[in-house]
Amino acid sequence: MIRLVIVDDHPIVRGGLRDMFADAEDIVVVGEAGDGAEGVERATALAADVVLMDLRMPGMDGVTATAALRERAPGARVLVLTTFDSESDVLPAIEAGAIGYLLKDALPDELMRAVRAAARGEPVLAPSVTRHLMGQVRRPGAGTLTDREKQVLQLVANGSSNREAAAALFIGEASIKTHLQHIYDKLGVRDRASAVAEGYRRRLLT
Amino acid sequence: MIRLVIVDDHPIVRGGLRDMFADAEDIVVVGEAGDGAEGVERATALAADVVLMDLRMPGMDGVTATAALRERAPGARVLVLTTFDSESDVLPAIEAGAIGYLLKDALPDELMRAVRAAARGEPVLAPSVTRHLMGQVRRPGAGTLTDREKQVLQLVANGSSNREAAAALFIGEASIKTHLQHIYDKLGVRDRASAVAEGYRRRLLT
DNA sequence: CCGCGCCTCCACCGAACGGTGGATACGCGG
DNA sequence: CCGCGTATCCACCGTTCGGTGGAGGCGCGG
Repeated sequence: MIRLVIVDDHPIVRGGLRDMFADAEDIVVVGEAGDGAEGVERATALAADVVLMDLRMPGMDGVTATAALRERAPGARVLVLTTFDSESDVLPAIEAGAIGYLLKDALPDELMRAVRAAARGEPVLAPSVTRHLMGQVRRPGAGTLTDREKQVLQLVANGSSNREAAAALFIGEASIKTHLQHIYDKLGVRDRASAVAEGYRRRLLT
Repeated sequence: MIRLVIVDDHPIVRGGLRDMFADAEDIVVVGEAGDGAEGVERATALAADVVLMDLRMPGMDGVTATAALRERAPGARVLVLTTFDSESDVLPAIEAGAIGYLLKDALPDELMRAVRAAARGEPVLAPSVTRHLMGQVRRPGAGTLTDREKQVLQLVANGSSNREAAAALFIGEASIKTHLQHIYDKLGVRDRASAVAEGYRRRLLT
């Protein structure tokens, strides 16, 4: 019997998942949680075999919770189930130790098979996620901005000139320009406007 | 008895909603659909009182479906239930004739009361949606880019300089600059980078 | 019919940006 | 220990951008 814990901030989604697994003979939903911290507690206390984890949640997010679970309950397999499949969601989740990554438009049947596979320790990826991963190995290092670079890009997106961004970060204007040059290189663009666009497409900006 | 039709492309969400309304004495889920076109058919054929409508769906989207339903089945009240509350989602939905707009993190109890209110013909809005509406009346006309302006903004987001954008649209560089000035005015920004950022936040860009 | 919104175009100017080629300093890991 | 990545800073230069104040044409609706 596979002991499953559901972590998602939407009551509707939790209900739908619970309902779905009610029919399964070999799976029992032993707990639910509405945010990451609660999810880590429940999954640990209830000795979960598989944890269905949403990524975007208030409080502790799914990636942080996944990493925490790898520490606290190494036996629990984390299966990410979320709406988005952008690189900036997929890569951190896998780095954090998720054994699988599915999208919420998955069919009930697929989801069921994925949970069983995860329980056996087999990795499960949605096709589009696989594509993202392949794209990643082709361009190693690219697409990952440093924290500082993300700060600069966010300021630029919010309308700061180089001088204003420099003032905001207590550094020189020249440093802002250098950071921007690195950002352009990594994102494959030539100006701040399309850097901001790429930032949104890769979900680096809010 | 309120006859309810659920339109959402995610099987999981449909299941959760169906499950939720199973307990209600005065509400019966008479049908479901996975996209807008199917939703219009079902709601019309089944004489729905209330239609729970997602906005982002493959094929016909929720806004189009809502407008179609106002034509085909004026008796059916459309209650939008979606994840996003940005102006660019809210305003078209209400213009199209939705009687309510709720977010998917609504509690089951709220959702239940909203369906009953919608059935009575009372409008129902999530609080954050109300805020968007108020912000709209304060700045009438603002926030709506013309088609041409959206084209220009998209080109800028894709890395075009003014000259390149002009070439792409077969107009003069001066016209691009004029369009951009209008865009800055409407979006309340001062440069192309933050115009692109605003474009993504308001979901004008892809 | 006349206004209004939209699209197009023009000139001028200062400020900001992008490109290049450096430099120093720090910490981490092979 | 020394390389590598990160973060900081500098100078120079040409190009682009943003701001301002125009102008004309076109279509739609009051």
